[in-house]
Amino acid sequence: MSHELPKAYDPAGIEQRWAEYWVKENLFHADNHGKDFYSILLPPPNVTGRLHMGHMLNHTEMDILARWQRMLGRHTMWLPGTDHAGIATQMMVERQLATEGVKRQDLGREAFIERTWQWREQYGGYILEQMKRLGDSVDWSREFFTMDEHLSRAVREAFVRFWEEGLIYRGTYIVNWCPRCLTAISDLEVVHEETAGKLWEIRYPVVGLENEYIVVATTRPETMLGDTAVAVNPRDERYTHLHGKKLRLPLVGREIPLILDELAQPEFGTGAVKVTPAHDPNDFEAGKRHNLEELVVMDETAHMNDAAGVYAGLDRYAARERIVADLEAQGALVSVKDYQVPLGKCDRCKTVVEPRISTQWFLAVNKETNDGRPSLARVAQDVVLDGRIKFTPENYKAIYLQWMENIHDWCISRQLWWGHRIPAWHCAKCAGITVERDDPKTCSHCGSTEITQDTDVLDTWFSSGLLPFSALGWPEKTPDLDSFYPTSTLVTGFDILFFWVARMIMLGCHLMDEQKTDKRDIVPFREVYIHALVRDADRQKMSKTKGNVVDPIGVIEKFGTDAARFTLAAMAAPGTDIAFSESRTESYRSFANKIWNAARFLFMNVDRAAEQNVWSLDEFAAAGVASANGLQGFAAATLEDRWILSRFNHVAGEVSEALKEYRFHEAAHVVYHFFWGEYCDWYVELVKPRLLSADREEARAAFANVVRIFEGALRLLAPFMPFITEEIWHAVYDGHPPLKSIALAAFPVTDATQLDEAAEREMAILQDLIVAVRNIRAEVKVGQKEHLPIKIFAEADIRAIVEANLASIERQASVSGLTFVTESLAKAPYSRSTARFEVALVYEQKIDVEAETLRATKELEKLEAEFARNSHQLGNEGFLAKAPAKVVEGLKTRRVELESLIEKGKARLNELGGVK
RNA sequence: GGGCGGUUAGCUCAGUUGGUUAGAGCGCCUGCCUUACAAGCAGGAUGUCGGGGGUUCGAGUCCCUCACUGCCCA
Repeated sequence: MSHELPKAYDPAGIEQRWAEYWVKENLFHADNHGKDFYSILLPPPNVTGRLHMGHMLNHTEMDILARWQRMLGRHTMWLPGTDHAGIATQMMVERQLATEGVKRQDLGREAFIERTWQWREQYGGYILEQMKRLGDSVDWSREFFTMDEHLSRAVREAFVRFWEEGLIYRGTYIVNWCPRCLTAISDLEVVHEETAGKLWEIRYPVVGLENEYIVVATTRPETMLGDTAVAVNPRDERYTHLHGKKLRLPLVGREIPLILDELAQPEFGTGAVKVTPAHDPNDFEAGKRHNLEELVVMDETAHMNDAAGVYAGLDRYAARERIVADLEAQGALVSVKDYQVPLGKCDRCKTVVEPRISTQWFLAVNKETNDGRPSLARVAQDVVLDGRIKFTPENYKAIYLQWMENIHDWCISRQLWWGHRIPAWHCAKCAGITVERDDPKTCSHCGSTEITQDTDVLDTWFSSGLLPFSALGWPEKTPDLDSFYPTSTLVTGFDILFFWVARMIMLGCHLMDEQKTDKRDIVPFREVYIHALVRDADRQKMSKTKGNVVDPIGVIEKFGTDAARFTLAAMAAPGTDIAFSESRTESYRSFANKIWNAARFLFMNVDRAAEQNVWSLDEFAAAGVASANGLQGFAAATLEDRWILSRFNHVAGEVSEALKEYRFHEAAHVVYHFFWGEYCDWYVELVKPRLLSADREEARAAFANVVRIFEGALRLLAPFMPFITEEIWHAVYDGHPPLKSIALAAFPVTDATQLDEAAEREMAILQDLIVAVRNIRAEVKVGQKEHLPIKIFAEADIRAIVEANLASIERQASVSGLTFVTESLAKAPYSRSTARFEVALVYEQKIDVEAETLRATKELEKLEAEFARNSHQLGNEGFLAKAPAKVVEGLKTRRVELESLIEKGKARLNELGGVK
């Protein structure tokens, strides 16, 4: 970076360059030797993915943590990769094929998979390129894809182990079936929505009793073809006389039993429900209890099958219409009511899910292993209960535990082609199942060679649940696994808490158990930070249908990556959704511009100083790498020096404290305020005259300080705004920095010896005084160029501070001369009174009595209100007896101040009245 | 139906274990192109902390209740 800087910061000009530099230099490659590791697993985006605001937030937070930890000197490894995303990717390729008029079945499995790999090669890296734009400090040398060979081996190993332990089983159950994707999906992949529907009441005649019937209510009349019973509650006395009877199914004529089951709730409707075991999960359970036939009346595409008789071939909704019409025609329909129907839809394609009986693979989560190890869910609860895994915000702990408490077996098979194929072979001879680590040639039960591999693939989350260790080399015992497992922190959204977080915990604790002798280390991560949802500026959830989706790349192009990142960080209070607004981003672009211009100012002065042989950056660079400890080499000569050094050390501590607890917004705010509100607004303004000083030594000292603190501030800012700080940092070292990147420099930590409470106190008085004078001047509308004298009334200690900083006061407050007076200025025109000083402007114009009276009255009212509260508390025996001494003392001190301020205020008002 | 959260300035939100004068950004008002920055500088105004009740010497913060609102699970 040349010292000839454009007036306004232009992120586009520098971000691309540094993003490439970081990758090219392999800057974030982590060494797996040594100790003190910090690792984060990136929640792998889908290969089909495009960066959205949620990613940007998620990545910004991880990058801040990673950069901060790296700068703190830990071996930091942020592991990137992508997920093969079974259904989503298969859908993309099928869509592509459709444009060519081809179905995947036409291609056949092999060719389709080949085609999907091609698709992935071509488009699958898109989101990774977008990540580079965000400046993500990931270790690209370790990038993974969930279908990589070594990760596929891990999936197979995990499957085989669970099989051997008796935790994986195959069975026929009712599952959530997507008739469009033609696959089973897990409970979690079903989204429930209340939809306007109907409730039909249908009359089922009782066999053998004329004019006796039972009315059942249903939202899905088409399933009645598969009814194999009607249930009433055993306690329901309305039906006691019918116990043991049979009913005749309308339209079909089949006789079905009346069963007694808790499934039927007497309070709901007629208290009688139809039971369709093959098409409803609750009915399925009831069917098992009563040994009912499971009559399937639909095929896999949700069309009625041959068992549906005359309705065969109809789509489920067409069948519904016909059946309702037929029922009505036969007089079996009692009523139709509008009704809110809870509908389950496929998370991927939004097709209404059809519960379907099919044979699937399951992972038992509540079962002990064959050799007696506790269940997956048990351990997954224990590690959270005993604190081996910590959640932030804490309330997710309860949510997680409650879910884990009620968890069901996990359906892990999917009827897809793209994914990890289940390593199980079926024998045509003996029907036995062979599950092995290497592809078997013969049946392990009967030795037959007539075996074929199961056609299902595994749920994508099964493989991503293994990532914290599989991506580090498991099942091998690798150095990476040794050093980086458990990972330190998982940063993710609550939407995949159960999908992914919970499953990583179950799988990780179980499979890593044997590798870790210290059982605290079996967990996949020690901490989980659940971040918020990014909404639009009106707090609406972003969605394509609403058209309110903000494109992060668009934001980056408009405001720069640093500004976009800083916005998200500054708004990322744990547990609170982010209402993303451009106006906020704009203000953080201004912040970047502020940093940029502070640099311009410094370089402008430094270049001048170098020309005049006063001071040059070489002298700064010669000191080498800055240490983490405070600001070594900073020589505090003046009040502002002592103050800014102290502030810097305070702020350094505050930033790390905030980040430790994932309080990104607080950390961001602290550095923002330090840089702009303290360093730029006060320190730089106060130090300016010294930079121009004719006293060479004074100038040299000032330069050394102002550059040193600037460099320190850049290091504080670097995790939040990596691009602009990198650019300027290199320039501070005149293009020859002691390290390849600011990202490798030390993050500042507090040096307690550099804290200076007295300086902070004194500086506050100086600031109060300057602001008071500016305030008076603003009210009388004197321009900044017009310098005026002031008078001050104060105690000796305050006078000493004023005297020591006379030049600063004159410059900052446009003061042309200062005299101390021995009498109160409380009544003086153009005056301000504080607890520590009274100051008055020497100004000859006539005062605006009305405006001044208004202002003084308001001020007095405020003081009196506070005084009333103060007196009330101090007059309270209970308060004096029980409140901490510090609080009581504080109030007493304040009381004295208030008394004096109120007296001054009254005097002032009297005086004003007199003038009038 | 079960569970969890929210309600603080015009807007979007902070406010850690209860403690002295409740903060920020944007917006608003006034004055300034003061050679780092008008994406800026200086100054200013703005709150019955959703309603009600309780605990406490003391409540934005803890408890109860009501209202409105959001989310998750079934």
